[in-house]
Amino acid sequence: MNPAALEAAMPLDPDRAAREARKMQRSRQLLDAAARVMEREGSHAVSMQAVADEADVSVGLIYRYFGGKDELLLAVILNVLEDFASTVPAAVEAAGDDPVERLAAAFGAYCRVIERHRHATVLTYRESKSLDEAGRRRIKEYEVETTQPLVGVLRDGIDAGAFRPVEPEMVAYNLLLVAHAWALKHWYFERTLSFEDCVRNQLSLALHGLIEPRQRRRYTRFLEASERRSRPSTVAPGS
Amino acid sequence: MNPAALEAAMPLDPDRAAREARKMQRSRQLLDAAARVMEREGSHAVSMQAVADEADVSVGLIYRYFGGKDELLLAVILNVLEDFASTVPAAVEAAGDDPVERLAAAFGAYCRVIERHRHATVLTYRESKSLDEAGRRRIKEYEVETTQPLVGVLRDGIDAGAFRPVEPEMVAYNLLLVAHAWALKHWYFERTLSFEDCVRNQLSLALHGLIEPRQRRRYTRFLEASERRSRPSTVAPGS
Amino acid sequence: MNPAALEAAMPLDPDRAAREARKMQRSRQLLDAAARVMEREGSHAVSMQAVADEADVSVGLIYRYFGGKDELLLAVILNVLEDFASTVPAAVEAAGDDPVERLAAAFGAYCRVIERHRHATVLTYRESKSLDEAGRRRIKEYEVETTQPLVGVLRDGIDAGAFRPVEPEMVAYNLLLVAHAWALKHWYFERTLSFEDCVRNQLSLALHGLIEPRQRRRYTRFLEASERRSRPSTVAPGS
Amino acid sequence: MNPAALEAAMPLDPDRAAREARKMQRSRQLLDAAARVMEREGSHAVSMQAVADEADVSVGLIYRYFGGKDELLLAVILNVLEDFASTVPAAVEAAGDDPVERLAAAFGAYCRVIERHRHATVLTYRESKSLDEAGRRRIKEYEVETTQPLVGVLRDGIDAGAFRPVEPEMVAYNLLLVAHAWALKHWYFERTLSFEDCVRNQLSLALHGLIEPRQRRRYTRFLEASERRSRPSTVAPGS
DNA sequence: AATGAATGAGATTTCATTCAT
DNA sequence: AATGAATGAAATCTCATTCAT
Repeated sequence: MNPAALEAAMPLDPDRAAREARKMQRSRQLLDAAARVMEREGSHAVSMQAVADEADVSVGLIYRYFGGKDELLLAVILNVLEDFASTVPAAVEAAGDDPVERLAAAFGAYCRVIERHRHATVLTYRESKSLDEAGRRRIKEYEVETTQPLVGVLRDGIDAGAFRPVEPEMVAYNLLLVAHAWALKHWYFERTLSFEDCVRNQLSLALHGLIEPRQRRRYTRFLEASERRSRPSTVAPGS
Repeated sequence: MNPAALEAAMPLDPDRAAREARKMQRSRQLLDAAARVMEREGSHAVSMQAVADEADVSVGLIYRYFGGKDELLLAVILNVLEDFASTVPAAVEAAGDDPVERLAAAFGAYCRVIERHRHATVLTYRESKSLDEAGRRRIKEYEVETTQPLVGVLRDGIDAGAFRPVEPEMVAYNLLLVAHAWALKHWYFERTLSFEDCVRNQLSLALHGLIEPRQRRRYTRFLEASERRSRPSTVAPGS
Repeated sequence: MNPAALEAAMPLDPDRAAREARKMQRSRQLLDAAARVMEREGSHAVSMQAVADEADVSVGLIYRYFGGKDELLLAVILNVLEDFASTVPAAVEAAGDDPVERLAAAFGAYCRVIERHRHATVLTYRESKSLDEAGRRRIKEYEVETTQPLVGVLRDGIDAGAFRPVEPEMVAYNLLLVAHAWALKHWYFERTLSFEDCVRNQLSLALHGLIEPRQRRRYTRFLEASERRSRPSTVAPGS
Repeated sequence: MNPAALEAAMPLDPDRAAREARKMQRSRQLLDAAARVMEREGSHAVSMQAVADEADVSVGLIYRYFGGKDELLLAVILNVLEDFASTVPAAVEAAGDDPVERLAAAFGAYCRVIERHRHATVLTYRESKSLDEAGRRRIKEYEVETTQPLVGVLRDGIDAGAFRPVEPEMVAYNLLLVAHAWALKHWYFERTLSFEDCVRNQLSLALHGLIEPRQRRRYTRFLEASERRSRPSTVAPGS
C-alpha cells in the first residue's frame, strides 16, 4: 500500500522503472540460460529444471517470467530472429552501393548470425509439436520478414541490371536455406570447409547463377571461390 | 548365408516362406502407420500408443517387430533413404547421355521422392535426441550415399565440358538441400508454387550457375523457368 | 467317436497308454527346462518365453501341460521336494543301525539333494507373491514332510540313549536350515569350504550339541570336523 | 566434508538445517512405508504406486528421494542391517564379562532385531534379480560385518576356555542363520513356540554344542531350554 | 520476488495369457 | 498336438506445472 500510494503520487515513479529494469534483466538471464542449454542439449531433451539450474534460479521463477515451456522455446527462437532483424540491415547499409557487394554483405551477415546461434537455428526446425499454431505462425512470419533485406538488395540489383531478372523472393529464400544449411548439416560441411570458406563458396555459387553474364568480369573475386580448387593453375596463367 | 544355403537345399519350405512373407507385410504395415502418424503429428509427439492405434494393433505387437521407439523411428527414416537409393539411379539411367538431361532427371527424381515422403523427410532433421550415435551415423552416411548419383552426373558433366569446374560434392549437397526445402519450408513454397514449378525453378536456378556459358543456348528450355514470370513479354519477342 | 468306441471296447488301450507316456515325457521335458532356466536366471527374471526357448517348444505348449506360470513354478519346487522324499529315506535305510550313522546319512543325503538343486532351493524362499495360498500351503506341508526321516532318526536315537532328550522336530528343522544354508548363503560358504567339508562341519557342530556326553568317545570321527583346524588336535591331550 | 566445514564456519544457517531435517524426515517416512508394504506384500509384488499409496504421497515424490525402485529396496535392507550394527554391540557391552552371558546377549539382540524387521529380513533373500551387483555386494559385506560381534564374543570365549575350540566365523554365521530362521520359517516355528521360547531354545541347542564339557554345570539355566519338555527330566534317570 | 517440494498425467516397455491356424 | 502372433494390463520412471511458505 505504501508503494501504491507513492506511485499514485508521482506517475514517473523511479521504483516502477527500477522494477521494470530488473524484470528485463531477469528475462534476459533466463532466456540466455535457456538458449544455452537448448543449444547444448537439443530442445526436447531440456527440462525446465535444467534451464533453472543453468540460470541458477528455481523452476518456479521461470513461470513468473514465461508462461510455460512453449513460451520459453518461442522466446528463444524469436531471439535469434531478432538478431537477424538487427544485424542484417545494418550490414547492408554499411556495404556501399554496389549490388553485388550489398548482397555479399547481406548473405555474410545472415550466415554469421546463424553461426552465432547454430543450435538454436536447428530448434526452428523442431518446433512443430511443442508450439501452438499462433506461435508457429509468428515464427514463420518473422522468418519471412528477415529475408526482406535480401529481397530488397536483389530487387535493386535486378533493376540496376547487375542481376538476371529472377524472382527475388525465391532466390532470397534459397539463400536463407543454404545459410541455414551450415547449422542443419554442420556435420557434413565442417568435414571439408571452415565457416568462412563455406560462406564464400555458397555465395560464389549463387552469384554465378545470378549475375548478368556481361557483368561477370567485374566480380571475379566473388565468383572464383566455387571453382574447383584442385585444378586452379590452368586458369591463372592465361588471364 | 546359412538360411540361404538351407533354402537352396530344400527350396520348398512354404511354411517358413509364408511366415516370412507375413512378417514382412506386418513390418511394412507398422512402418507405414508409424510414418503416417509421425508425418501427421511430428515425431516426438508420437507415442507408441498412437502408432498402435494408427495401425490398428496393440502396443505390444510393435515390440515384436521393432526393438523400441528408436528403432522404429530409424526404420521410418531409412525407409525414405532407401527410396532415394532405388529411385534416383534408375531415373538417371533412363535419361540418356546428355549431362544436363541427366542432372535434371536426377534432381527431379530426388524431389519426387521427397514429395512422396514429405513429412518423413522432416523427421531426419529432428532425430537428434532420440537416436543413439550409431543410428545417427548410419543416417548421415546413408544420406551422403544418396547424393552419389548427383555427384557422378556432375563429375561427368564437368569432364564433358557441359558444367563449369565446380566441386561436385558441394554442389550435389546443395541440390539435396534445395530439394529438402520443399519439405522443410513447404508452408512457404506452396504459397506461390506448385510442386512441379518449384522443381523446375530450382533446377533452372542451379543450372544457371552450373552450365558453361557457351553451352547455355542449347539448354534454354531448362534455364528459363527461373526468369521472372511477371514480366514475360520482354523475353518472348526477341526469341 | 471312433477312438472312444475303441476305448470302450478294450479298456487296456495301448493308444491311451502311449499318449499318457508321451504326456509324462513332455511334462518332464518342460519341467526340466523350467528348472534349468530358473536356476540359471532366478525365477522372477524368467519369462514363459525363456522357458519355451530352453525346452525348444512354443509358449502355447506350456499352457497345455501347466495351468500357468504359478503352476509351473510350483511344479519345479515340488520336484525338488520329491527328490528329498525319495533320496533321504533310502540313504537312511542304507546306513545301518547306529543312530549317529543314520543321522549322518540322512543329513548328508539332504545336503546332496540341495547341492543338486541349489538354485531351485532358493526359489522356495521367493515364492511368496507368485504362488497362491493353496500352493504355498502345499509346499510348506511337503517341506515339513521331508524332515520326517530326520525326525524319525532323531527320535530313535534319543530312545536308544545316543542323543540327548531334545525336541526332535525342532532339531530336525534346524538341520534342514543349515542344509539350506549351503544354497542360500552359498556366496559365503564357498569362500572357505568345499561342499563336502561344509557338510561334515555342520554335522559335527550339530552332533556336538546332540550326542549324549558319555557316548562321545565312540563318534570321534564325526565330531572332530568342527574343531579348529589351525590348532591340530595334538595340543588337546597335554591339557 | 565441505558442508561440514561450512557449517562449522557459520553455525547458524537455520534454513538449510531445517530443510535437511525435513528431508531426512521424508526419507524416513518413505522408507518406513516401503518397508511396511514390502513386509506386507513381499517385495516383488510391491509397485512404486503401492509404496506411494502407503506413504500417502505421489509416485513422483519417491523419485526425489530415491533414485528408483532398486535404490529404495536397497535402502530398506540396509536399514535393517544398520539396526544390527547399532543394537548388537550395545547389548554385548551391557552383558558383563561372562562369555556365555555375552553370547546369549548378542544372540538375543540379533534375534530381537530380526523380530522387529521380520519381513524385511526375508527381503534379503529375494534381492537377487532386482539389485545390481554393487548393491548385492554391499549387502553381503554388511551382513558379514554384522556377525563380527558374535565372532568376537566366540573368540574371547574360546580363549577363556569357556567354549570348545570351534571356528568362530562359521559358528557365528550359523547363529545368524538360525536367527534368520525365525523370519524365514516363521510359519513353522510360530506353531509351537513363542518368540522368546524360540530364542531360548536355539541358544540352548547352540550352547550344548559349544560350551566346554566341564563348564556345563555353571550354565545350566541356559542349557535346559532345549530339553524335551513333554517328558520331564525326572523320568530320564530312571530308565 | 523467490523457492523447491509435491503432484500426477503420460510415455515406454515387458510379459503372462489367449486363440486362430 | 503344437505353434507363435497378438493382446493389453501393469510397472517404472519423467517432467511440466502448481502452490504453500
